[in-house]
Amino acid sequence: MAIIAQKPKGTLDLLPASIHKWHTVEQIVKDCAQQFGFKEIRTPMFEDTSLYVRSAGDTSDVVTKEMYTVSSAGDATFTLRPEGTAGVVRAMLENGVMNEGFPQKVYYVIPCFRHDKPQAGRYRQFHQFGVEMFGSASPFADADIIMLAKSVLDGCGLENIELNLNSIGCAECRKEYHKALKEYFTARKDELCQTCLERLDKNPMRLLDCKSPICSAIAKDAPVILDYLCDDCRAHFEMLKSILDSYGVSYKVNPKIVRGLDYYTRTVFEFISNDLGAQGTVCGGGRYDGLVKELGGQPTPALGFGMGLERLIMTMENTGKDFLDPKTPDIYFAPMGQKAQMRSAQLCMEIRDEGYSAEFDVIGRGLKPQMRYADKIGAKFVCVLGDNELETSSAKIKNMRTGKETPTSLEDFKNTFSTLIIEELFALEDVNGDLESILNGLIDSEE
RNA sequence: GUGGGUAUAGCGUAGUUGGUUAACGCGUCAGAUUGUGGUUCUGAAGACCGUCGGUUCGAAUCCGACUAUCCACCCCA
Repeated sequence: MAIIAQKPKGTLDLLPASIHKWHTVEQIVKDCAQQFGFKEIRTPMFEDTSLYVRSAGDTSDVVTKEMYTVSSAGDATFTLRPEGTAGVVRAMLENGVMNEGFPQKVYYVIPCFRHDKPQAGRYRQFHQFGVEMFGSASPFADADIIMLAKSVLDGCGLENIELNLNSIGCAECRKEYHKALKEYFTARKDELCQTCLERLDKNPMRLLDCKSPICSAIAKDAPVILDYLCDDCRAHFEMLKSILDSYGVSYKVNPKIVRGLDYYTRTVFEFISNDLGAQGTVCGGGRYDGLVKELGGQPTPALGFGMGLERLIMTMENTGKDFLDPKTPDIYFAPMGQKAQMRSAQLCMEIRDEGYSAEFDVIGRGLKPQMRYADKIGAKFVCVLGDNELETSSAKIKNMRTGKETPTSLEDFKNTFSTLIIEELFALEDVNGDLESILNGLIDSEE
């Protein structure tokens, strides 16, 4: 059998057997965002190409070589969104949400597209959890954003993660800094690599990021942005640090964090995992006070972050973290014969109407295979219906964990089952509780 | 865009210096005195050994190209 096509390079099929991992992180992410007062926003998966060129910056890697751009029949060219911020800002402006008072706080869980070469933790279609906050210039907003990211990472049980923090100043202090950088690097022009030479004029801060041994050796002694911050930016950064200190959050001031998107100002940060490969950045974000104006709105302070869900899940897998258990059916109906199948299907529908999850045989298998199937899918109860039951208008409801069978009449089926399932759900909690206390006891005695 | 590794049933693997029916585990399906799962036992289905071409009497095994995938650079989530 030859399949007609393969999935596009750098994409992932998320199969039923592991989809609960995604549900787990999506749940955590939404709970945390809502806990911090953020509301979901959904915007198109593609936007006018100029939006991304304008926001990310025409020298950024994203714009210069990673965009999926398609031309439509008309005259506009569209681009599959490479990141979430630009589209959100556009939507907030276009719908006048910025006029409805500040702060505005939104979050999203979205697929993004970037034409990179795939490798560990890097895909051409990947998923981002992101948040944006508009209208606050206060460092408390910066801290809140960082704390939200941290609470997601904590919620996922991740420990070996470091918060890297930096300030890249505002347009004013960056002007000074760029000048200093240009002077510094121009003095060593002959030693720089080709790409760095090109960057030198347009965006000298990118040179700090270069991994080539020679460039990075030169960059090591380059001027540091933190020494060039204007008074306001310096005060902002100091305040942010003391807020984080007061929360008891540890962080590392890392002058090398500069971010690849041009719109960032002042605060930039990354959460870097040590349990991933080379793509260790699980979350990256910062402040972008100039972007709203750049996209045609009133000057508005803003900030946010993006978090890579693939990387998040991968880190959890690598460190053996728990995911939510997949849901199992409350009851499985095992009919024997055609009459019984009709009645089983009816019962099954009635049980579903009560709000329980229920299945019945749709293959026409014998009883034994059905029991095996019921066990495999983790059904909590099984009801076998055959000629005997139909004649006497009765049924037995079997608890698959204890093996106990409870007789009932078909008329009373719903009531009997409701009682049984509620008892069972309590019992399951007790069992889990017991297991936990047993495990704790074991751990204690070992210590 | 630049490097390096890998490619054998749904999944994970074995396959000896090229030699004839390509092996094993998991999974799937079916049975073990005929209306009851989890353990065990038995059996079955399932692979043109990534694709194309070359060397050879003979290729899963050697060579080449292509494709996919993984890892690293780069960049970022």
